[in-house]
Amino acid sequence: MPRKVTKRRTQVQRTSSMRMRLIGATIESLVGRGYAHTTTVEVCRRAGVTRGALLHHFEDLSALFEASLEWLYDDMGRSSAADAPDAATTDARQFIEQMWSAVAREDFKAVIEIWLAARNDTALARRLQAAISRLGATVSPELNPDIRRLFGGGARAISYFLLVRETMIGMALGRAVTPGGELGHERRVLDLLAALAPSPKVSRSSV
Amino acid sequence: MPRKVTKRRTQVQRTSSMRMRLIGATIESLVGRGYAHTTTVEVCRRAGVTRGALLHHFEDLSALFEASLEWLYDDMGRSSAADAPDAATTDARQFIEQMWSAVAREDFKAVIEIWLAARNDTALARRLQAAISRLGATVSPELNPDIRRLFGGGARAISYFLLVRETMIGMALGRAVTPGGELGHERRVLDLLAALAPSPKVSRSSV
DNA sequence: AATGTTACATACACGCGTGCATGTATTTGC
DNA sequence: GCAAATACATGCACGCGTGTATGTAACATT
Repeated sequence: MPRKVTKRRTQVQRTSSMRMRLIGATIESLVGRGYAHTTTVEVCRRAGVTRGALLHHFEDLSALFEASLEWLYDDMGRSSAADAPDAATTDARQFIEQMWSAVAREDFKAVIEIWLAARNDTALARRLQAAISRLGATVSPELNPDIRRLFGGGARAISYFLLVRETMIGMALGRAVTPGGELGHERRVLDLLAALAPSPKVSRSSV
Repeated sequence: MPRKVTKRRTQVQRTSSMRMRLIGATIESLVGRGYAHTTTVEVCRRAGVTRGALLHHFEDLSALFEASLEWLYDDMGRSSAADAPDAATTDARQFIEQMWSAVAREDFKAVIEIWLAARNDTALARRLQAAISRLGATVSPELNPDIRRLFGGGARAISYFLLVRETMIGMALGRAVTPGGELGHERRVLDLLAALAPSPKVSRSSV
């Protein structure tokens, strides 16, 4: 009889797959039960492993949250990129849709949970500071030149981008606190936002 | 020597002041430490009373959260009303500012914490359902006729209001997760929002 | 193939929060 | 003023989560 395929795995394979299982279970738990209920016991129950495994790969819960946040950040980037078959985004409107697709997924509730938790726990905040500010930098018109390229660098353009960003966050929070998902008004707001874009068809940089 | 002024208080005085102390301590704790750390012990420590007092006035923590949310809701209404010296709000722009003043205060983090907590705890959600939906109704263009009166009942007007609402929530979350308060970009977004209002000077209902 | 190292599992002790079951002052009604 | 009710305070038992210490199996190195 053939040997089990899952056997004879190398150490790095075991480590990376175990870490992914734990990160996945953490995100699931954050989405389903929130930060407070996302304990080592709960995560391990979902992952189907013992606490020993978790404590072996992550020195404590905060390390697991950090890894989960990093993974979420990377995966949001991946799903946004999947939206744009072209190499680079060229249109502000497209950028908005990508941003929305990154934020509308239910995983984003995990991000919000972690944000709040970091705000409420100084030690956790210190640990997550780098990851969080990295995330913040990508949606900052000052720090992300792509935003100025797509939206324009003028005062009005930047204000418009900020409006877009805050609206996204607002709708994301709405999804996070609403069990059903699919709020209905979101598409309307998104469309209005697109319609309000300053100089939508003018492709030359007039600033 | 004169008797202490705080003595000889009637039962209803004691009850109402004690309940307010506990509600205040709860909100403080929610703002400062978040939902997870807002325990009966923590609340009583802040209020300077024992757990016996809390359990006497509220059957459990969820009852305290319900009372706190109700109070926050009422107080947000009060602070909004304080913004408008006139009896009723007559201007959409003014309405926006009032909405912002209600949402920009740091207490609103307590509301967000409770929302998330209710989403994460079915039992708490059941208990808070009435209060939460009451809050939601006041910012729903379908359920609150005042909104249609101020913004207009047309599709575009309603979409605009929804945009305003989601933006408020987004900025409120930003304040909730940012220690310092005062984000700086908020006024820019608010001003842009006001500038984007459809038919700002037309006071007759054209719908 | 033997030995060191890594990947997990198990078990114990501790702190913390909760609910309940009392106890003791105040008020209130008569 | 006296009994009943109310407003609190105190103490105990329990569950749950954490950190650590220790064990065992799987892999790597030579």
